[in-house]
Amino acid sequence: MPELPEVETIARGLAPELAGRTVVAVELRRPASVQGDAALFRATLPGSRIADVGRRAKLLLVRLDRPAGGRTLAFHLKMTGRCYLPEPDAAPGKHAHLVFALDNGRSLFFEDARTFGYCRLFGPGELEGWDFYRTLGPEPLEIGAAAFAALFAGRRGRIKALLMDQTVLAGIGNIYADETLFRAGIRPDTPADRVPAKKLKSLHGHVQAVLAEAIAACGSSISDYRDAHGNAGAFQNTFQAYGRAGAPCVRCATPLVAIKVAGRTSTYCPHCQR
DNA sequence: AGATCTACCTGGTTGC
DNA sequence: TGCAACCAGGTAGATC
Repeated sequence: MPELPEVETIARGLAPELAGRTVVAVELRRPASVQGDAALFRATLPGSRIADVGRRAKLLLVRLDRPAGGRTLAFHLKMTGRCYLPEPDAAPGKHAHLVFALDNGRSLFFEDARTFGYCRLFGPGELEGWDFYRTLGPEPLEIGAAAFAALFAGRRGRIKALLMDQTVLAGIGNIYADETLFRAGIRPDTPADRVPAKKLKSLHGHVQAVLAEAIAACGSSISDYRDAHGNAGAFQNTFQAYGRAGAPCVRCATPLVAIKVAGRTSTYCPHCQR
């Protein structure tokens, strides 16, 4: 499930390979994976030169500087999306919905088994006006402790729901919500305004630490996630909470418990997280 | 407005 | 063995 660290890993892997390259052809093997005007997509992309590759929240952003400056190709990978450079001459598989041919003979594949993900082309200035993009919360790696705590002030929603709310804080999903709440010792169903200031400060530190560690480990691969070259990440090997229901807490050996918060399975230690 | 719930989608797993 | 039921989860949209 590509969350912030996975998308960041993909962007960092793609950037040196794609920057300066020109798209020579685009194949829409599943047109529904393109949001917006598919005809414009087909007409505009061939001949477009890629300026750089970046990330905002869980969006992978491929910025184009030609034909017209400021166009951006945005990918949302949702659950099972992959965006990578296959080995030369690799045939696109069943779930390769979009294929971008490049001027060096290589290709960029967009694959997505469960088809939740999408790719969308924005004209100059349009990305910033897109409702989803415009309402994104701050980047967790760029926010200070005081501003982080202020995000939750006076909010009665459960802390985990807010942590995963992209308009509150951008980039965190189920995996990193469970991991950071475990490290901070906060039960996922605690109303946000009842989390003590000290624990919010701790949560801020753990959010930044966990995300940085996960990026250093090239992300977490549960089943589908792959990086820019099709390789798995390694952070799943260090999970302390996510997916460990029934297993002993790494701190106190109490069996971890799974509950539903905001419709998501949430695993926590009933002894360490209060 | 804020909080909460459900639909969307399909491959993999579980259970009868 | 075969197949139905269930689960994964980010977001849009509806409801309270």
